[in-house]
Amino acid sequence: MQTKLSPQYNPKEIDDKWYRFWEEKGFFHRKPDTSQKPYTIVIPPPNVTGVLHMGHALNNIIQDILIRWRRMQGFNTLWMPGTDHAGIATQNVVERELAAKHVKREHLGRERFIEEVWKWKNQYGSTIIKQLKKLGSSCDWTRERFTMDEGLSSAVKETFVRLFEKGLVYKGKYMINWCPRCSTALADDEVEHEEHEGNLWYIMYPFRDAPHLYVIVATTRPETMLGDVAVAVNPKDDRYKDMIGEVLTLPIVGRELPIIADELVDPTFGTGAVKVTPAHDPNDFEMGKRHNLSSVVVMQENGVMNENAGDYEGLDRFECRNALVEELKLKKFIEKVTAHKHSVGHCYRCHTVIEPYISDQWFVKMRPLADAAIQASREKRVIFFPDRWEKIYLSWLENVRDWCISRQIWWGHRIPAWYCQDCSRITVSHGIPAVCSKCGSTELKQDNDVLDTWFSSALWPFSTMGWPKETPELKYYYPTSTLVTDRGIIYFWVARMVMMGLEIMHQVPFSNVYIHGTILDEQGRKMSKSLGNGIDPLVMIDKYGADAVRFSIIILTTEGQDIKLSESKFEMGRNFTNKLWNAARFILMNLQEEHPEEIQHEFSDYQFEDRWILSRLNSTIEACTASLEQFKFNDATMKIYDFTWHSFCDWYLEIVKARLYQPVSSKDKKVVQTVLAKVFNQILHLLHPFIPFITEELWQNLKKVIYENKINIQEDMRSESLMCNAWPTQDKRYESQFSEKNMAVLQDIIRAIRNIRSKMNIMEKQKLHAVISVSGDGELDLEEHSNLLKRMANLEHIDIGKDLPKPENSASEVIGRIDLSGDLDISSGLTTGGQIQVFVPLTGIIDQAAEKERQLKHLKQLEEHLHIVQQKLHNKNFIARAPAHVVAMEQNREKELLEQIQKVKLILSDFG
RNA sequence: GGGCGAUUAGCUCAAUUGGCUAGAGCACUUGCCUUACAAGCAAGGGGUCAUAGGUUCGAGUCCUAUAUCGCCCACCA
Repeated sequence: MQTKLSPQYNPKEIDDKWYRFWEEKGFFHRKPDTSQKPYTIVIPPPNVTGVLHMGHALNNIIQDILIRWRRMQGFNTLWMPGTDHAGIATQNVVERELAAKHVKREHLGRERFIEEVWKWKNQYGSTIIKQLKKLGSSCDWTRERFTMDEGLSSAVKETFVRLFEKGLVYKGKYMINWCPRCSTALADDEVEHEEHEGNLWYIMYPFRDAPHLYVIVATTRPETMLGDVAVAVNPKDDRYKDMIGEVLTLPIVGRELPIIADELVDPTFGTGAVKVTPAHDPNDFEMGKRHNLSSVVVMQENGVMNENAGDYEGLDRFECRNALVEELKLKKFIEKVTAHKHSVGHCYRCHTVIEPYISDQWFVKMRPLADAAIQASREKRVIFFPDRWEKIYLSWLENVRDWCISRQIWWGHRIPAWYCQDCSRITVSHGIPAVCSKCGSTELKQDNDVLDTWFSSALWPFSTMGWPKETPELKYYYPTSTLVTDRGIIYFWVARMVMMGLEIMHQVPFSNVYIHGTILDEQGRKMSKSLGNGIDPLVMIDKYGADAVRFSIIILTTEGQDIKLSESKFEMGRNFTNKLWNAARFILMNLQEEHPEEIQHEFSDYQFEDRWILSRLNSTIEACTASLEQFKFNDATMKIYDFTWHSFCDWYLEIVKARLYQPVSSKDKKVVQTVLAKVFNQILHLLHPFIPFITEELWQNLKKVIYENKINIQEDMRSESLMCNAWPTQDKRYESQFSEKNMAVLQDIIRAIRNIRSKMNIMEKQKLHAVISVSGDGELDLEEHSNLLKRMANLEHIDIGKDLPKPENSASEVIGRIDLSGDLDISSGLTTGGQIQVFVPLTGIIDQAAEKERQLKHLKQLEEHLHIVQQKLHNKNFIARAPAHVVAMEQNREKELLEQIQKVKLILSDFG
């Protein structure tokens, strides 16, 4: 008897083979078919510059599980893959590469630089795609998209034009977040705030007409004082009330600054007087508008001080700060400096300190879009898992400000707006306009800016399906089913997709949003390049196999919680896949016959353990499916794990070995083979979404062996691949409370004997004699199971009877077999009564002291338990107010415990 | 300043929504190379569920504080 499975499980030999098979056969690809229900996921497109990290791995494992599971359930699935052009990030990468060759982007010019980026994209852009394939991701690669490809560009332009025409996109001079290094505007949420130990400088601003008197203002950014145009106080602040309208002199610069009153000023902060710099602070910008103040820009785009900074022109903003403070100190304008903790904005791409800056930018008017999204949430058209994210998402939508979408970089979707050189009218158009829409001039110049990367990402769920064209895909697969992503991009991406989906498609882009946790290192820190604490999923795949990585990650994934990961975690997955492999070897070996023949049998030919395992399988199918419905991935995984390892391998396989090795009849052997094949087949189905490679390999082997050996498991095995087969459904015929409860009793008896063996230091090999005494009115026919008991407890012979006496010199154990569930089914063969006593006569070997100790310990446990139970029962309120079944359960338990205690005491009395 | 999450065995995490003696995996102890598997088998030990109050017949689970850690948001000049 030989199987084709090698004795050692080696994922390297199977993973790539099956992935190629699936892809070549086109199993990932489906076409719209209105006779089937669609299930769609769009991938969160990783950056083209990306390299697979653990976060990607988790994200894509979850999506693959959902897609494979739904595909098996018979849905017409689409997992839409692709990558994001990641404007700033990609531009930075290519710029760095050019810098290594001493080439600057500016020297190349816009067109040639973009050519370089495309070259880079074509060369390296598929790296992460290849890595996703290594994981087993069953995306429909024939539909792979890129946010800069032609179709998506068309979607971007069309959206921009539509929003502009509706007045939802506008251009204007506002204060935005400026990254001096990237030399571009950023959206509010692209700014990362960090706590910073800074200083608060208290600077004296003298009165113009009384230079010996002054007002002190406090600032964290003294260099901006060069752009001050006023000093503001709260109108209700008694200290300053009378000074409103007076004029101060700006130290060093000499500019005259009126004292103005503004509600915004917080009298409790600093001195209660604030310098007003409309060109360099968002609050001051608003204040400037309110009070009609001019603004003085003192800095260039690159963070270097300009001509308005006087002597400081040409200095970097932070050098200027230091130098200016020195001068102020020297000239005695600094009253004091205090340490001050405050948060400072940084560019999310390059981490440079952000500068508030006034410039001409494009914005999306968010209020109407956000209101529609809020409405959709309230109507449960978008549901978050876990639901706590909905509140966070909603509060963002409620407070959202207009979205700055223009970026002063080259790599991205160029804004489809043209400026007339004659009348300066803006023409916004999908195609290149021939003439100015106002004056008819042909002198048109396109806007230099590109759109925020997230603008195109926001369209992803429909742009990837062909919009603005009315494709069959769009019609069938949109809206999508589930979005799987990280909490980090709820605002960036999820919210914007909802808004754009509603605005453009008039439908939410997805009905469920599953937010998974973040992968952290062993110490609970984020994995990052700079800390060097990352675990490379590809290295882990190489070492443990993709399935082990998937299994280990997913068994740790509890709803939305972060995952502390260390390499040792992958051992669980490896051990499990290895166990599965070995179980398969055992099964396949034992299914093979030299002269296979078909033997008819019926359910009535099934033995007790066959019915038991089928019943357990049935409940596992039910529980696992239910868990997946609720996105409880670890729950589902644990259930199959426990069933496979601890029910199927530990018990069923061990029990049936006898029937395989010394068959009582060829029919019974066939029965065992059939059940083995049937259950294992279902296990492979249940496990397939989680560990696709090994299950496919084992299933292909199983299928062949089943066919060759004429085993009829009454399941459809015709598919070419396990991934195309049907997800198991429960079968009520196999549900058997009777066998599950009785098996639990048998397991207790076996464990009791094994425990005695272990405690008495008796070798496993040594066969024993056991006396099993049943008391009470139970109807469990132990005699029927004596072979099972003998085999599993390694007994020479076994005596079973009612109320048998304890043999001399025997170790014993009392086992309760009460049904505590409260909903007793008398016909199940298990009634409320009685215990089972197990005696193992050990003349000559028994260690009396050890045995006495065992009994005393057991007695103590029972008494402690009884105490807890009686405490409840002695409480009148418990009897009166707890539900009847709970009271009944406790009463049964009390009775049971009392009887057990009595039995143990009796045994103990032998020891004197 | 506001919000959210976490706190359960030595470690990493569960606990069906308030009801069996709180469960796994790893680690630990003891015995086994038993013809699928030592990446394994068998039998064990190990928990004041962060703290303090409260609600309830009953609390790991609900409420109120407190502590520690982490994350997010904010116009902290």
